[in-house]
Amino acid sequence: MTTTPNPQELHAPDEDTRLHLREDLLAWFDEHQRDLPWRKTSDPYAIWVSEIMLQQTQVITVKDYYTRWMQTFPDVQSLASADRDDVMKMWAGLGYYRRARSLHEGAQMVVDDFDGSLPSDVKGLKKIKGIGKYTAGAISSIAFDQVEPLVDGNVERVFARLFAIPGDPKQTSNQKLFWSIARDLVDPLRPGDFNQSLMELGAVCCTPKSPTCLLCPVREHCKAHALGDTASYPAKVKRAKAKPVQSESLVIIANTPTPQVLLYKRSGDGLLAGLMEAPSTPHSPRDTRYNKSNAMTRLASLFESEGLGIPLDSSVLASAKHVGYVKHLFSHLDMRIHIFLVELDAWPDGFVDTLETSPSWSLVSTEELSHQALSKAQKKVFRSALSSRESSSD
DNA sequence: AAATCGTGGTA
DNA sequence: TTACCAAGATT
Repeated sequence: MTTTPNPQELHAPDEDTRLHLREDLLAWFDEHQRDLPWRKTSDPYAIWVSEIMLQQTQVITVKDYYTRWMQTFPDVQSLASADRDDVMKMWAGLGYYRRARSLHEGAQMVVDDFDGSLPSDVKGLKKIKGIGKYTAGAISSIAFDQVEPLVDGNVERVFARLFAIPGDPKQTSNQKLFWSIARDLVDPLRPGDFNQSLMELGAVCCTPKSPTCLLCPVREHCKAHALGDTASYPAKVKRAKAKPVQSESLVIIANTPTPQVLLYKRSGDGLLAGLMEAPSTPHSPRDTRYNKSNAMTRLASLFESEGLGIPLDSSVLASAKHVGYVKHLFSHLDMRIHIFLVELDAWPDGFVDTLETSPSWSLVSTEELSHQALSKAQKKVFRSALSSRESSSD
């Protein structure tokens, strides 16, 4: 009776290799690490904020958002007591907005249930909204010097190459393997720096395409490099194509002394929840030929009975002009947003009063539009609508 | 446990 | 233009 070799044992680096990898990676990190704002602090809250922002997002994109966030919400208390609208405003444009809602809720949990400071252990950290396995390991090791492993997309790629690990990196067996290797490898004296060195290597050297192996501090340990086949690791996995969908956005501008537009705040916890928009229809499968009269029906239903909860005279909607569309690609949706524009001389009687009773609606001047919590898609919509108005009004 | 959830850069 | 994918979590 033979025992099947445990895949974790197959790839487990021996003690000698582990020591070399640690030493080489840390020396390289000490020499070459990038100068990043969140590396100038040991404040667990600041590390937390940076880790959430960095989820599925590149360093270059995060930098400015992080700096502005820390100026606005310098500590857990200020974030916990902030209005959600202000939180979303600071996050607007970063994407994956549930991260912002979770971070806000997480800050309230820390204040209410954790005495105002983050726990240092992985088990405690994972209880906090928005902190999963990776982020718990990151905060615990980087902010609290706990000897905890971590695996992100970079680490998966680095390990897949170092140990020539075949197959889909996301499949359960490989995930177990990555975490097992990470646990074996993490440096007991400098866990946070070691973990960051793995991710840094993946970000600047062991990149997805054309890695710079000549500059790699651990290439002598790398099986993929020895095989001359870094391109085969990690295995490429096809992802689903974004579905072609369409929706309509209604931009209503009233030329009250200063031009104002009508904004709606999206509710729920789905796509773009908590962000502002020009009132828009839910997305639907994209028509091969765009049917404007169906679109008008969908737009009209936004303002009916339970709809969005404000009255809008049907003659107002009837004056809407279709001024084109914008394209916007989400992870899973290939969206085409048709833009309808209504220009009014003034808001209808009683309209402003009605809006003030509803937290979902607001009027803002076209100049204030840029500091609203708008998604990139909606910024395109407004820019397009406003430009089509300016070019046709003189 | 597969689907959902944004955006920007690169080839 | 299209395809890929980056410091993932949640349900």
